[in-house]
Amino acid sequence: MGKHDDQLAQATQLSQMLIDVVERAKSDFAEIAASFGLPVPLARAICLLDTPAPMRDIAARLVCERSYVTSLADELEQRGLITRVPGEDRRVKLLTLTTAGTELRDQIAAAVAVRSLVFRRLDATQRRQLEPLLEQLLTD
Amino acid sequence: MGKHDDQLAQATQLSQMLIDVVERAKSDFAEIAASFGLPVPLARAICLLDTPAPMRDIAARLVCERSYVTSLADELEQRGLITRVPGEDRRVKLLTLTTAGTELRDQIAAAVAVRSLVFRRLDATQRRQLEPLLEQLLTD
DNA sequence: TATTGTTATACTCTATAACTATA
DNA sequence: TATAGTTATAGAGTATAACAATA
Repeated sequence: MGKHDDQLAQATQLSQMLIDVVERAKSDFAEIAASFGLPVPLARAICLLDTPAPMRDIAARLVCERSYVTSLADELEQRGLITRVPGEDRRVKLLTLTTAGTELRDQIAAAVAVRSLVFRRLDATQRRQLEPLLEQLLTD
Repeated sequence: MGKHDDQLAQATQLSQMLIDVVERAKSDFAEIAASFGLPVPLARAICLLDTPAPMRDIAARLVCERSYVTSLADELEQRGLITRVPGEDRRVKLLTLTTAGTELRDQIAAAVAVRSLVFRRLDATQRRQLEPLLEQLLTD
């Protein structure tokens, strides 16, 4: 096996490790969401609503269709976690956290941060090493 | 904001970057699978079949139920990519790639490796830096 | 005419539970 | 009795297409 193939094999192994890390993170997130009585998609949505946002923007950030955001918003509204606030452009509706929603979102965000692998398994030095590598991986 | 909160915020940001990298990788994999006419779950399964394996083992490696492996195997068999070979223990069936299946798997694996972000965006030095960090994140 | 959100519908992925055939 | 695979069914998550209101 040549040098090129070695590097390919190493890259493949590292990619798999990256996937494993994120799978673990997602499973942690699912546990946290469940502990607050939320399906994962609702928990994901609520985490984006730090500030009120048009449904179209939520769709962009969740990388999903507008129609799906409608159904998420319906569920969140039924649970009393958000309200639909009309925008200045009257086609637009701003999803806005209620008091209960804000409280829940803060609790979820705090739990996610504290339990994150990056926080628990890496020290400050290691996190500083990781950052530029991830930036490199994400450059377009 | 205290030092602890800074570190929490930094960890959260790094976690998000990790997720973004993997989302990108998954989207690349989906594109590759589609270019070979395969739904993602079938492509994932075929990638595990380097060597014939009992369906139970495939379920373990895909982290799914045995019944789902049955349906994946049905699809792969219909497409002529695998056959079910009886094991010595006659309850067991070994999923075994056909010639066409082997060829397809090799092409997919090669495409995934070459297009991986880790391979394309990081040099050998950076990959050596990344590895121990990922190991640290994955230690139990 | 283009865009926002909604509705109705349908699809993909995956699990659960009951079953069979071996062991 | 326990295990491997199968069958039938159901659920979660998400998309597509046609539509109403507004720009």
